[in-house]
Amino acid sequence: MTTSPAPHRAAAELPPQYDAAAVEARLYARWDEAGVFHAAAGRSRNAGGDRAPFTIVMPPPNVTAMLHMGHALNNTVQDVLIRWRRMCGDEALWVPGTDHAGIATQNVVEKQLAAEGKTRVDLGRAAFVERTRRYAEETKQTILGQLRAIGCSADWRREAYTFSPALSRAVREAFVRLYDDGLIYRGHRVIHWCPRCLTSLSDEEAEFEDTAGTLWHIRYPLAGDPSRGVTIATTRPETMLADVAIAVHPDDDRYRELVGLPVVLPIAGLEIPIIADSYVDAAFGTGALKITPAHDANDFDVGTRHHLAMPVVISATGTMEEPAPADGAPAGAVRVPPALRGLDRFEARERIVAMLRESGHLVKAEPHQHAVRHCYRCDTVVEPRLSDQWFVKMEPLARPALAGLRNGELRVLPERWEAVYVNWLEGIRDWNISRQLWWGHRVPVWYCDACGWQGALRADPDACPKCRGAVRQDEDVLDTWFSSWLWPLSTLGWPDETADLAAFYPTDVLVTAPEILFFWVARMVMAGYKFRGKTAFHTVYLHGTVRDTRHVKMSKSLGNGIDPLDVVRLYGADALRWTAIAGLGLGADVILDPNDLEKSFAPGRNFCTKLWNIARFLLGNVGGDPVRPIGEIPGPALRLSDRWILGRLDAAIAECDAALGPAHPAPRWKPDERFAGLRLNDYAETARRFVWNELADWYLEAIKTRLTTDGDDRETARAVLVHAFEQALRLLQPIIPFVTDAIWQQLPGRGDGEFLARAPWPRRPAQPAPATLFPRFIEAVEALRQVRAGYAIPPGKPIAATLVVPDAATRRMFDEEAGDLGRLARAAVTVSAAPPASAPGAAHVLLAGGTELVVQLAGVVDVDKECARLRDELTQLDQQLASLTARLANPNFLSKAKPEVVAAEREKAGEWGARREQLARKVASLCG
RNA sequence: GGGCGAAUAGCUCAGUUGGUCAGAGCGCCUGCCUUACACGCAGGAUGUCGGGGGUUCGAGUCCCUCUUCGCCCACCA
Repeated sequence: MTTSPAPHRAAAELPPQYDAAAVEARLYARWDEAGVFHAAAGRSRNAGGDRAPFTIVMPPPNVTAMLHMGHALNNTVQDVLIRWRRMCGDEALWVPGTDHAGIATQNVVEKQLAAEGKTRVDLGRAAFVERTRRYAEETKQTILGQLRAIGCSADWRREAYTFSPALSRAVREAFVRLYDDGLIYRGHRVIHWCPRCLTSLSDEEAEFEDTAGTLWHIRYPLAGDPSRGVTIATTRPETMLADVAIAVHPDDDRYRELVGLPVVLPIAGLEIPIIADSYVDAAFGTGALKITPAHDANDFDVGTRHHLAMPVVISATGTMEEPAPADGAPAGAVRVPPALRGLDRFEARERIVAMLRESGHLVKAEPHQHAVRHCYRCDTVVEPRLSDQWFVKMEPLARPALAGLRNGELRVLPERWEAVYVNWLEGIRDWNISRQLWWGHRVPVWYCDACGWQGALRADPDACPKCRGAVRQDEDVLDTWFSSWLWPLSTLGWPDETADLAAFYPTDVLVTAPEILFFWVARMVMAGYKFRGKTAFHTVYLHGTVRDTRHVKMSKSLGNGIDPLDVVRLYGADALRWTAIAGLGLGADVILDPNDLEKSFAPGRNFCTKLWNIARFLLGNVGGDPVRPIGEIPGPALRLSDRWILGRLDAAIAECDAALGPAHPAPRWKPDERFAGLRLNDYAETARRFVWNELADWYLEAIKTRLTTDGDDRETARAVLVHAFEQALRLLQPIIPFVTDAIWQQLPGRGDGEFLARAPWPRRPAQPAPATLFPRFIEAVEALRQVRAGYAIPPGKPIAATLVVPDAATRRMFDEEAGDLGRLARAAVTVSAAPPASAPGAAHVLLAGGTELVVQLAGVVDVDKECARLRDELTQLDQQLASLTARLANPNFLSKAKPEVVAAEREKAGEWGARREQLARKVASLCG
């Protein structure tokens, strides 16, 4: 037997600190080259293979956007899930891609042009689109590079783009089918118009913003009797020039007699009627409402009901204009005085208010809080405006999407969002899908001016299918979400019956932020049912938003953002990922401090370093020789700590599995599984606790001696250590893939070309590990350390202790482990069945099961103080025991509490009672 | 106007069905460069679980109410 360490094969030299920068990019390239991220349709069970498919389609970042923390969070979550399922043996496919982001991208390019003193019109449509295409191509590459930098294990061979030829085909197919089904129609109605972007917006794209405005009360005198009149209230007086009526509630007695009479529209001098409509809320303002059908969606409905004219007085660019005469004004009548024409709407508002004040029509102006819609891309106040747009009829599409949620084909986590989803779908309104932009999928509708033919076509026609005359295509493009909503289908090859579509659709989990639940998530579900008859995914996982310490959403424009690449550079991608996952309660926001990256990201970096150092220890002490597989170690060879750590590993695997939860519904979510799983923070914390607080803090310390002494016992310790650490690396790989794989490849027995990224996920042993007495060992060590710290014994000074253990089995354990116990506690420990002779200068600590620790500290421990401490402890115990006894005497508790709770409390009472007796005896004997 | 969420140690947050749930990380205090790790080790302090009321034998955990923040939805001009 030798006593020196025996590294039979030289272990690799590793620096004391993990250098993420030196590892990550190279390792990523090796994964990529080895095809680790690639999924094969043929291996999917749906296509003749033997693996369950697991598919995630990446929410495509906009090509305008550099990666921010929100993307980092979103993609890390997806990557964790994909890597987890890949290890679990699923054919895991993560489809990456980008979104052409119609309006957002066009805005950016227009800004670039503006800086050059040009507009898109100067370039012309074709040149503008080409320029935008080039811009998108560049930024796309940047974004994809950033995703790689944070370790995303997406299948790059399947990279998709919403504006690619393939996906454009899907867009056109979807449009034509809906059109042919009568679900797409051309509507003449009031829509949200952005006067800056010069396009219409969907309801979802016109965001409310609470604004402090003014409510102007304006009196419209009766025609023929200026002494009488009706006063209305409005927040947008500039629209009054397009008024065609005053409406009052039919039951409003104040105005009953006036209904049908004409009033004079101030400034314009036109006569308009007073009408009755139950839409009017008699309680608001004056109870009289001006009706402006062309500039207010509700007024439009009123106008339609009453067959009123609908003059438009605000132009596309937001300036005042005289409506076309055909819009219903009497011949010669003028709505917009020449002085106001061409004025910006807000300037016109001030001017009109001044005019009204001067002419005495302004009754009063009061401050008014109201919600004003703004363009979600440029924040300009949206102008409701009458125009012709394409709409999708949504109600028929919403029905199956609602049913799917209700019958468990689809679930939304966190649970509370399901109600939001349902609520929106139940009240769904038609979707305006046309945009007056140039960057996007052009509406595939053609018109023949010769014969009046109109139709939606899959392929561009040469001529009118009816009369062979010339055709022209609709000028509008489609809402960018019209391509996004097909994403789970189109990225897999739809409308073609591709192998991918068969193998990987429906997809599994959709990971995104709640902000786009309506924009995107619900619409994908609808498209899935409509075009494929199946939900697009079975699980929607909604994570929170990244905010700063004041809970303000991080954004580049606010300057409170964190660049993920800065974090990768300073702390490593693993540290970034660790913070994103470990700090993420289900659905909770992630709060980070942009001014203190250290606080946010050091924990992950430190953890990586910890793993790194465990590996250094392991390689230095275990050596590079192959170790025995854990299954070949005979049971009796396992020492106490071996059995303990294997049990803890078993528990950790079980906890991680439970936290991650069921991955596949079968085939619908059962009630008890529906909201289970995807607790990524629980999973991360469990794995961290195992590797740091159990493996490193205890097991690794416990076996140090064994590793330096050649023989069977060393082999056992080597095998168990390598096994436990290797399994821990597997548990952690999905979260921190770089450091774990880098270490894993150094472990004994690894061959070239092996990757942790495709190692199998840990499985619990068939036989659960039996409980061990190791916790008692830990307790004793901690008690000794506490005595040392409590009496301020210098670390170098030896202390002696006697462990009094009445229980024979426990005593045998301590006898066997006495050496390690003394080493870890830095004390000379004697194990004995009976208490030592009275020791006046000793510290006494009572441990579980009647075990007592007596530490000889003559000259250090004052008997009076020690007695006082013991008496305090006794008093405290008495109090606790009293309340416990009272509870156990309470008939209500005994009859109502669950039996197992009662049993546990009884057991506890027994333990405490015994302990109390022991403590009392100790006080009596020691303190007299 | 309606709905939802949050309020737990100085900071960021865990706490699933009410009964070892008062916790983690960071920070702080004390002592340590103990031959894997000072990005570390050992020990320690800190909370009337936002206020008030209620249900219960028993409540961060359920109900009501108030306060403060945040989010979503909405056709009250």
